[in-house]
Amino acid sequence: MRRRVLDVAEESFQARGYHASSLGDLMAAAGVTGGALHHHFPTKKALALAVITERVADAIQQTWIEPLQAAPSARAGVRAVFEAVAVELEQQGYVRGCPLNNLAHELSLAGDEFRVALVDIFAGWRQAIADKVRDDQLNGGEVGTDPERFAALAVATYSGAMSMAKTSQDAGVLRECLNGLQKL
Amino acid sequence: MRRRVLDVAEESFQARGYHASSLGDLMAAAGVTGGALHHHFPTKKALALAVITERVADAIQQTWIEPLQAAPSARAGVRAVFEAVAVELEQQGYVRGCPLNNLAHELSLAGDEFRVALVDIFAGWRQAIADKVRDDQLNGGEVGTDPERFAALAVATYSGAMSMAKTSQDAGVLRECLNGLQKL
DNA sequence: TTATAAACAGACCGGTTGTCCTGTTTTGTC
DNA sequence: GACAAAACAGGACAACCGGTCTGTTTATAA
Repeated sequence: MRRRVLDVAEESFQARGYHASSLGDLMAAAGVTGGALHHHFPTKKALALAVITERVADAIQQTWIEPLQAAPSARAGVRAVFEAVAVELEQQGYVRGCPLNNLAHELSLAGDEFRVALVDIFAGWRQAIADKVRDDQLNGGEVGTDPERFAALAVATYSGAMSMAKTSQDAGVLRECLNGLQKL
Repeated sequence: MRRRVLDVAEESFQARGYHASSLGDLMAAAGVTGGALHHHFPTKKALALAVITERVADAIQQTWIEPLQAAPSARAGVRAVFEAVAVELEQQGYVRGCPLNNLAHELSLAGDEFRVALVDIFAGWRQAIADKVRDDQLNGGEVGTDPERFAALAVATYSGAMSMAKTSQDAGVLRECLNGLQKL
């Protein structure tokens, strides 16, 4: 039951945003009564916080961090993620954007609890990339690359490219940015 | 009167977002009655569309396109804008994000009229950068640089960096990304 | 079985939202 | 000065929002 609510909320926040998603819509979509929803999530804010810490963080983990760690190098991992996302977006035919960025824009200034939860995910994301660069350096690669700087640039480029892809409803800009990034 | 409403709406959309800004708040802040607002902007959507086409487009023009065109080169222009924005954010002590990206995230999927208006601004932005690169190439510089690719990368990096800066309320990531970008 | 709490149902409420409507005032034009 | 159009005032309204409340059912453990 709690999982059903979280599923629907994650989907709706992604597609419509937090403020545009009413609890009534979520209840109807999840087939849940008001009492049940209120029992698990006393307020709408609590629900959003749960979506962020339980679902958005997991989405970054699965689409970015795990593929990156499994890649032969940081650079190859970044390329693989960009391409995998681009392929996925092209297959489904529409672009809803990065879950983290969507909520970050809407909720970063809507309460410090939101902001802290979001900034933690960004920090973990960047650290995973930086750690991978350091791994490469231990193996003799990536000399002269600042791990933190590379991580920040990769995350920023991905986030910005997803923004444009969402607005233009075209994943092509992801590939364009990836090609520019790989020239570093 | 119309200008007052637009001023307040631009400010509120930037600080709180579209859905979180009620017309009642805007009316109170602008000192405007419901009738006057309805006369100039029949619906809230019309108001947002006016903010996008009249104010957000102008903000990009003034903070990005004009400084870029006045710069000695595309690369120098991009650096100048990043640094100017970073300095401005540090002086004011808080980060509200890029006006275009804020509205793009919230409204890209909320109607094609919004999306088209936003994508036009992105396109003009990228074209101005690409044109500047082509200028450099006519002067013998930037050999081997794809103008469109460089423009997409610059916009994506800026947008993503501003997202992170907004979430962390720290403009430092802007400088970090700029340094990475300039190594290209 | 029984006691105890968690999980869920469903109606209810005050407040707010965006929009609309009927007048009144101002502005521009001949 | 007459008149039409635009600009503005301000109330009214129906729909909806998030949150609360009181019961009922289900699980857990002694």
